[in-house]
Amino acid sequence: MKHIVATLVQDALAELPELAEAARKLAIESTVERTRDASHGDFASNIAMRLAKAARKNPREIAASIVAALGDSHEIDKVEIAGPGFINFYLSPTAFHVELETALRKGADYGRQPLKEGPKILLEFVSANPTGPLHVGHGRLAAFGATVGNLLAAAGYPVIREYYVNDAGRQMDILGASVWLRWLQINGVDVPFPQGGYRGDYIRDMAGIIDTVDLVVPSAADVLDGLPPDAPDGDKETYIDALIATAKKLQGSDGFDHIRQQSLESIRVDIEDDLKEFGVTFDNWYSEQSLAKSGRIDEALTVLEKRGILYKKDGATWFRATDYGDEKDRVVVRENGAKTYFASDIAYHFDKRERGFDYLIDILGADHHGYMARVRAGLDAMGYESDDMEIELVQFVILYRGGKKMQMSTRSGEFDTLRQLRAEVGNDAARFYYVSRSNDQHLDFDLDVAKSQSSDNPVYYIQYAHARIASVFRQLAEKSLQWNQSNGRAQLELLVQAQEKALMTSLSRYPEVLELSANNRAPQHLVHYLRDLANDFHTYYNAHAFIVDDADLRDARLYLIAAAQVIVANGLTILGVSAPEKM
RNA sequence: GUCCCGGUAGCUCAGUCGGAUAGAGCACCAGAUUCCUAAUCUGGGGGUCAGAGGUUCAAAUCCUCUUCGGGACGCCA
Repeated sequence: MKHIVATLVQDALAELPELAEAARKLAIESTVERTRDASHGDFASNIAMRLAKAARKNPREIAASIVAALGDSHEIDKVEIAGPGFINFYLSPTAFHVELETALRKGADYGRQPLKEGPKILLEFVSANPTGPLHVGHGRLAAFGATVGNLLAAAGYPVIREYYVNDAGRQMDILGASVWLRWLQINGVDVPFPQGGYRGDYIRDMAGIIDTVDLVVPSAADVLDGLPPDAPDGDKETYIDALIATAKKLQGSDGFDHIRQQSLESIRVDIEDDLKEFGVTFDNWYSEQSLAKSGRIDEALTVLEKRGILYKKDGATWFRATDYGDEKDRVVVRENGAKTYFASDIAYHFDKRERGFDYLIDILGADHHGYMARVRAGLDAMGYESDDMEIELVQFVILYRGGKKMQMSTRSGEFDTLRQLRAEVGNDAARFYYVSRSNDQHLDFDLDVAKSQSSDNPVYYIQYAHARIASVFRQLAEKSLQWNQSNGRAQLELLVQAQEKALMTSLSRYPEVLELSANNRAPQHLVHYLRDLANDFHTYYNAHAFIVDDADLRDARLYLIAAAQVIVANGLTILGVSAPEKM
């Protein structure tokens, strides 16, 4: 709807050469905005003030000449100059009626842009290590990433959602060793569990069900033979590395791999199921192991080597990250020959571009902010513009119950996993609250509010607007009445009540909100918009009956709320929240 | 120490390329409610936008400094 006004201003400017010159660098669309106050009309442009300096004229004078040059439009009722030089536009009812009609005609597609050719976007999110179930912090990454994905898709971008599985490296060996030890314990081998191991119950559960038929259970003495002391007497890292070596020796490298691979795959599948239940799905699950196997890591290192970006020091191979703005150089190959996570990471991002994606978005936990500089450095060094990569950091989540902050450490075990959270508040509320704040803000997640089924709870308030409209149509049927949609369209002029105007105005904002949310990766705009919209609808509902005797008025009112229902449903769908017919 | 994020009403938060009188929900106060769902409604009070300086016709918004809070700074992943 904004473009109606922008186009008008643009055309007027074309008639005014002396202003057009000054306005050349100005995006007209950016001067037009919704008014905060209905007494200022529907849209206002601040273009006169923006041009004042370049045109060397006072703003009100400029505004006057623009207004004089405005063409006639049946979509504009009135134009006024106000304040220091704002041009206020009052749109005609017709303009709003057309918008309602479009919403009903397009239905689920309303607000969506047609698919663009590009840029092709790779959206990577969650990517939690497969060492255990997702916790509540990952839930926010999942909800935020999925919603940003939906927003980008709605904005017409070809977008692929990807989960990078860190299934290589030492963490996986520790996982394998943890499961192995639990398996030993189940088989009656009396060995202590390492301090540095994964202690969750899921490890024991896996140990009980994984396939180990070919493996011979060693004796406790063999396992403990030659192990250094564990913490607190010794170092837990040294201890667990020795334990991994022992496991490989006793079970054979293949035997240990067998346990490790089953364990991580079992966890990965569990994560995938968890996310699927949460309505979060991926196009690709990209394995770090496959990155090594395909030779991408070596390939990337070779490219860097050739470009002279690597050097040796203290037996390790270093990447000159400082040349690319990082604070210090980083190791890519350790003294012991093992490639670091950073090496995989360079290769992974290189691979994303090699697969043909033009624009990369990584959604990471805030604790990863230290990686931003070096991942960019890696891309730059590989010959790709790091400008084509965007990193969105998501801040932490703090759960509250009964007004008190909850402890969420794994050790306390009080409340930890995404599954527990979903079970307690439901998927809809979880998806909603996770994206209700900007990603760069800490999120206080109040379990009591999220669970409450009242209008205090924005999720229910919005969903209820949708259900309430469905209910009105059910009652219409019960009264053996029918909605004549085309008559409703023809009678929209009858909608003159303040609440009707307000609702129409809110509805017409939807495409603009969607665009804003997508461009800024900011689902919270959509969240707040939907709450406002639901409020406008409920206010209307409380002020006026829809199922009235006057058939023309009734059809028109039903037309309006049917459009509202479409938009509430579309918005909720983008957030991954259900739009129920009944509550 | 360096870097990242933040500080807006009693509480939780909007306010996104600077724009007109800084908004919402909760809480609080006063009313209403035989009515399509009480899974309420109407109205009201409440602000040094952390502080100071700067840029601008215009600053919660941009810049600098100060202060407070959270986080990150490994040959871990």
